Amino acid sequence: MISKKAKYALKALLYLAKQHDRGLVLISEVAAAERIPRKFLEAILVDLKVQQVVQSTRGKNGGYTLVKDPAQLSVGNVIRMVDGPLAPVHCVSHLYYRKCEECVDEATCEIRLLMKRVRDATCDILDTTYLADFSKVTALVVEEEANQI
Amino acid sequence: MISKKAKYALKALLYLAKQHDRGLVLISEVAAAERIPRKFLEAILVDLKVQQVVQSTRGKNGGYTLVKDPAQLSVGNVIRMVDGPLAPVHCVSHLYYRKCEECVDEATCEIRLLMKRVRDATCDILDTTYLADFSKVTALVVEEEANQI
DNA sequence: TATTTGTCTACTTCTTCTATAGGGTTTACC
DNA sequence: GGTAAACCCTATAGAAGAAGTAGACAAATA
Repeated sequence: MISKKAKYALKALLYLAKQHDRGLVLISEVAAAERIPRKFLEAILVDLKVQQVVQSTRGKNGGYTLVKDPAQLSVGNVIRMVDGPLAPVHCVSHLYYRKCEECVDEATCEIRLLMKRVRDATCDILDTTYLADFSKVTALVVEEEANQI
Repeated sequence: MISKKAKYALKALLYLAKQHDRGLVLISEVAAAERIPRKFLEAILVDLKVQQVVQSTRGKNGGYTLVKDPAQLSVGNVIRMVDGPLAPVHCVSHLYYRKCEECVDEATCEIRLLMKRVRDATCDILDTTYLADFSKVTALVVEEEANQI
């Protein structure tokens, strides 16, 4: 199960991606549109800012904007930023690898081999799906690129 | 991430499956062999007994034994019994379906469609892998069946 | 300078995870 | 029938994480 925080992060980023051509977007607008508790969203966006996924401007007419290219930011990475590993057990995670304390022999642990397959299947999907792959986002990004010519 | 409880349950059941021809197995033996905290394992086995996966006999020479056929008990089901849904979000779970409170329109929610793919991929693996598919277990079960002729 | 906006710190509340403690009950066997 | 070996049951507890809330602060702009 992914956390609500990760789901909120995804929804917020998708919203920002859709509105990217509009420039800065208010936290409260995102919160209202995606029905995310406002203060909670604030905290999430601060995290994403630290991860250099979004940028913000303070003061009047301030707001948030996406800085990463939606065609390069995968859902898998967003979830990892918020929740940590996608793998079902630490011992098959690439980025968050940790040995199981109770495991007698990792090399022959068949649960591990099975979980590795689950991890790979999950990552195959989430690491190859980018924000831009969501239909409305794609449309807007294409349009935006056309405008930049 | 699956919980330690689910991992312990899996390891314990696999151990019982391996020892199935030996009859009753002590909690303390399983705990020692798989390095599971003994009291914690007791609680897990009680759960699995309620789920009618294992049987127990009290008193001297008592112990636990697997009652489900290892060839019919899938890893997916074991994890569900202990942890609940395999799906990354409730709204794509079959057995534990629940609507997301904040979701504006489930039918068009693209995060949901993506998560459904993750769920399906995960279940494809875990629901088609049975305890008997783990090598040492298979060997013993085959042997046991031969003895029953 | 007033208003709008994000920033920061701290706190809360609830739940789940991961156990541990300790006595109770049942059974086999001498 | 006594005793030791097992599982059974209830309660407790510390740590961590999830999901938010409150409120003062800082910056930008009009």
